[in-house]
Amino acid sequence: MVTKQFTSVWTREPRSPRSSPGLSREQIVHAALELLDSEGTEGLSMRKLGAKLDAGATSIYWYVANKDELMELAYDEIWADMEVADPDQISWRYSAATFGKGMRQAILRHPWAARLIGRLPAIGPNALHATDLLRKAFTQAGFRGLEIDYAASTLTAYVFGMTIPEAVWNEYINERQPDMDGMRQAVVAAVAGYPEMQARVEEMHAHDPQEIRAMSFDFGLYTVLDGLEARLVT
Amino acid sequence: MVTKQFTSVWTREPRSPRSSPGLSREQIVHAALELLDSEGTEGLSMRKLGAKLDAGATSIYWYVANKDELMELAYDEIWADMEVADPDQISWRYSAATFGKGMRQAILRHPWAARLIGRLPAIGPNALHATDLLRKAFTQAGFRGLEIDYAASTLTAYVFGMTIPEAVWNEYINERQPDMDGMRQAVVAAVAGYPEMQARVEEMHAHDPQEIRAMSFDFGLYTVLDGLEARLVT
DNA sequence: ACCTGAACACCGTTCAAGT
DNA sequence: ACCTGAACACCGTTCAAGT
Repeated sequence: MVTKQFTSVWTREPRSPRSSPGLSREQIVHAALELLDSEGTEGLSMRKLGAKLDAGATSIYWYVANKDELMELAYDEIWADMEVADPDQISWRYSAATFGKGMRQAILRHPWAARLIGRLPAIGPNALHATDLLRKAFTQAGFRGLEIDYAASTLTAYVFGMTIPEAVWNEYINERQPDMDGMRQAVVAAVAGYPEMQARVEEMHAHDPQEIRAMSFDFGLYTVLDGLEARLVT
Repeated sequence: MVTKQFTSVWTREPRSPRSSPGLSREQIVHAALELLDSEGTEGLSMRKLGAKLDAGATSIYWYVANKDELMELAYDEIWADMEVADPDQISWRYSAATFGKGMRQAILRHPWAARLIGRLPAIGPNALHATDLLRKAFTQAGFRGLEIDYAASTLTAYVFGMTIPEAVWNEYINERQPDMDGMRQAVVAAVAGYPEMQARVEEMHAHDPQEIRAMSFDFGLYTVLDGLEARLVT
């Protein structure tokens, strides 16, 4: 049973405050984000990133221990790109709702991030700042102690679970441009044994998929908020 | 704009009903599952799978178009490994709760599956059978039309969002055996700027992590169910 | 019809060597 | 202190060739 010394990008000091020459961590992360946003998960490799920076692929390893660390750094940036409402100004319900919607939009804007959600604790500075606000909202609502965490987990779990598939789906559509009619037919065919489901699938195909997803998200969001409210009165 | 013919493992006929010689799809999927369960996501490569089957790595491509398809087949098996309660016998609330807990356990039993959740529509036979039962429960509850889907999505999104990180975490612990104390210290240090959070993290470290997660899951599960119930009366 | 091995075009990462 | 290219140990997949 070999236990390995645990290290994290967030605990180790980055490589000197930058004097002048060559690369920097920010520069690298920034370039990585551009590749990810424009070309998706598969668009980022150490070699491509090196090329984009006019540097050898292995130069990056001076600033970052490995690709996973680089991804952690990139991932945290997502949460800087999320509008949050200060719970001091407004009702906890409104600020929690804004939080959920903002989280969804941030993920949809950076679909590659969907594949990273759920790895090691999201303890980057931007992620911490965001979750701190959510916790404030639930404290204001009346939750205490560990229930603050439970409530926050419930909301974020819902948003993640709802948005991850949506983001992955969008990325798939963009990358592969699949034949949509064929896909719909495939789904209808697969569901053939379940007439109830088949009717529902056809009903969904009659609407704009974007709209359906937005409605579905809001339905669940208010469901979760109602449920949380119920926990408060008892 | 090149739209590619869409195909899926589930729509294409598998390679003949098997006469006698060599490999078969079931055999391959079964071996893949064994590798995944015992060695995790990284334990499965086409070469390793070939070796396990005493065959060339590329023989597999006769039965399956590519690795993604193989993963889809393996992934669907997860939902065969999930206890479901027939909603005809019991209250919708109880059967939905059992469904959620069963889903969580199935994922925790096969943590590698966590990384596959949210890809192309889960339209494998086992997944369909399970979701059909959930839809029955919500129909019995009184939901109608698209709201049946919304309700089902809300519950499954919550379970996925809560369980994916838990499963990935478990896999990480098992594979890398990290130094737990060091990790805790790292988290406490990262959270230094947020005294409220720091207090909560320490409170969590004082309990059994498994227990905390189970309690957290149940809290959210009943929250979602309460929320759904609220949607019914209005 | 089924299986094979060689080959292709990639990966992430290590490391000795350079400035 | 920073950067490099060569090299290692892997990938998934294609394909002409075998039986």
